[in-house]
Amino acid sequence: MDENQALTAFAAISNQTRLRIVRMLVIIGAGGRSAGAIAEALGGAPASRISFHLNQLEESGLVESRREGRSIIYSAIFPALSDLVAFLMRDCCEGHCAVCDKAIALFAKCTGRPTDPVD
Amino acid sequence: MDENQALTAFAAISNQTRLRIVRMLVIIGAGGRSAGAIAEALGGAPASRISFHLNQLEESGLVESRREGRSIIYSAIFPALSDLVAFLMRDCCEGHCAVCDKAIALFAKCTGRPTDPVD
DNA sequence: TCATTAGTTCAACACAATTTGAAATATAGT
DNA sequence: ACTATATTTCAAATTGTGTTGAACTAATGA
Repeated sequence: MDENQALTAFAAISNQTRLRIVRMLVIIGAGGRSAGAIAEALGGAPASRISFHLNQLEESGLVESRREGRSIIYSAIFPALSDLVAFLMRDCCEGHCAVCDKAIALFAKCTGRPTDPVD
Repeated sequence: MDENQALTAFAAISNQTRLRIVRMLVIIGAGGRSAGAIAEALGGAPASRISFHLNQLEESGLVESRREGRSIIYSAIFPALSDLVAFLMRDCCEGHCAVCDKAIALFAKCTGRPTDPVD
């Protein structure tokens, strides 16, 4: 992931509606969710508004879509999110592993595998 | 870190100038760097422009400043960056550890301690 | 105190992002 | 072919962000 991709991705998730969509899609997983269901889950926002944000997310490379009958199903692109986390950790790891400590603790908790504390 | 803090932080690093400043300050470490030195490192941008971006970063909670003689020294707030990485990893870890794989691999490489692959 | 250096603040402008509702498109069922 | 459903596209209005240079404030040293 280069600087421009990271900038676009950060811009994508710096909007409340879009951040909520991404988090929703990550939790839902590969199956994804239709534009309409996303709009409903977001409190019944106008369709055109959700469509606008879904398009932004798709252009940012964090989300993808497929048509399924009348619906268009959106889902998170996990490798892209993974790259974004890695981008955020990269610099810090070139000298300051302390930036990663909470992330690593979280990972250890999630996998059940203990991880040594950071120096 | 709550949603609003995350949104503000992502907005802060979704601008090229600000992202470069943050990365610079992370690499430099606790000692920090003066506003003027930052402006120079960024190719001699106008002081008022850099001041604007430094102020945005400070308001976002990612950076702090202290006066030292005539200079004002800016430095990264490492716990804030750590929280931001953790925020990005939180959802994914509630179900989809695959999002964290690259980050973990990077961490293993940086610390020299191998980490088991993600399920 | 005066001049110099280091940064910030301000107002004005330009440009980009967001929201809305109405109109258009695509698919499915009758 | 017709109707209903699902979603996108468009234009217009609004709001937010970033840039600039000039004026301002703070600290240092002669």
